[in-house]
Amino acid sequence: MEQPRDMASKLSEQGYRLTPQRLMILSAIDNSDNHISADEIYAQIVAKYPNVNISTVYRTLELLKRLGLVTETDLGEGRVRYHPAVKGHHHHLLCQGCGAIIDLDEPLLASLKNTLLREYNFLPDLRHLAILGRCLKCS
Amino acid sequence: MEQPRDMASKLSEQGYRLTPQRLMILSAIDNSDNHISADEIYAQIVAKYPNVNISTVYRTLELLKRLGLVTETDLGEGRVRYHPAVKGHHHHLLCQGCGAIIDLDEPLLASLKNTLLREYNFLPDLRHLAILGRCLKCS
DNA sequence: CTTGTATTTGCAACCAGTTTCAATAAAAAT
DNA sequence: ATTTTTATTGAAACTGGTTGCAAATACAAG
Repeated sequence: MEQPRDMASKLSEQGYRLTPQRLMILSAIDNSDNHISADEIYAQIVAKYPNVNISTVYRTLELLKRLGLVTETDLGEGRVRYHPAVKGHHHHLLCQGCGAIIDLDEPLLASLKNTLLREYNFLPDLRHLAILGRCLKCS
Repeated sequence: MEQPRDMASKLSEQGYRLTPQRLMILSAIDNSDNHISADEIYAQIVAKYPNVNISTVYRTLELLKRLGLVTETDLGEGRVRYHPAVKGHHHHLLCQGCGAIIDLDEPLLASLKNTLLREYNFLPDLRHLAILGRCLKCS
């Protein structure tokens, strides 16, 4: 379960530099149990190294996303949250009425995925999806 | 097919005021064939009435969304586009590799919708969804 | 046709995230 | 060890969108 090293080695395998900033960002992501936001990562780092810039955090997250090392979820709170890809994929149903978040099993979307692949030659990225709508009480 | 009047009357039925700003926004949305962005609506209006403010456009779009009169799609271009709800629902597959946009049939998501309703008591809002991923060439 | 009032607007400040560009630092070449 | 190349960073400006608040106005009641 040595995630930060794992992500770090994947970065360097692909020719990206292992800068102190990147390593700090990786361990912040990995040490957070739940989903972490860019702000939270930044706040954690800036406490020790005040000259690190928020745009570096965003750029690194962008890179990690592109390499498939983290996934992103928009839970409708006006900011996006990040999660290490290796810790598993999952989905959320987000009620627009009461704000409830219902976790969703991964395989539920498998059939949609297959259909899109078969009928549209399209490989959807359904890791960590948030579907908006309304729960029974609110609809 | 008298859309703006239709949306306008729904607004006033619900007790919302029919201000000139709102009427201009409604007709801008309705006159655009394709999906229109907040900027585009604003640019159209400000050309005739320079003192109208962009935040009014955003506030009105928010309201129309809440009342289900327009739907919103994020095609990954860094801004969101709007579409009158009565003009029909449709979905897009958006390739992250080449940027291709594949239109998707409405009923395809019906089975997902039913499953979520049956197994999770959740009524998803799947009008005008954009699914990110990769087309065959790019994957 | 005025008056009262709650809704709506414009403005300015703000927020999350992105971009440009010159300065810096890691790794490669000498 | 020094230089060169190239990736990365910090700073500042910018983008799309939101929010708080005082001023304005649509509409209902008199």
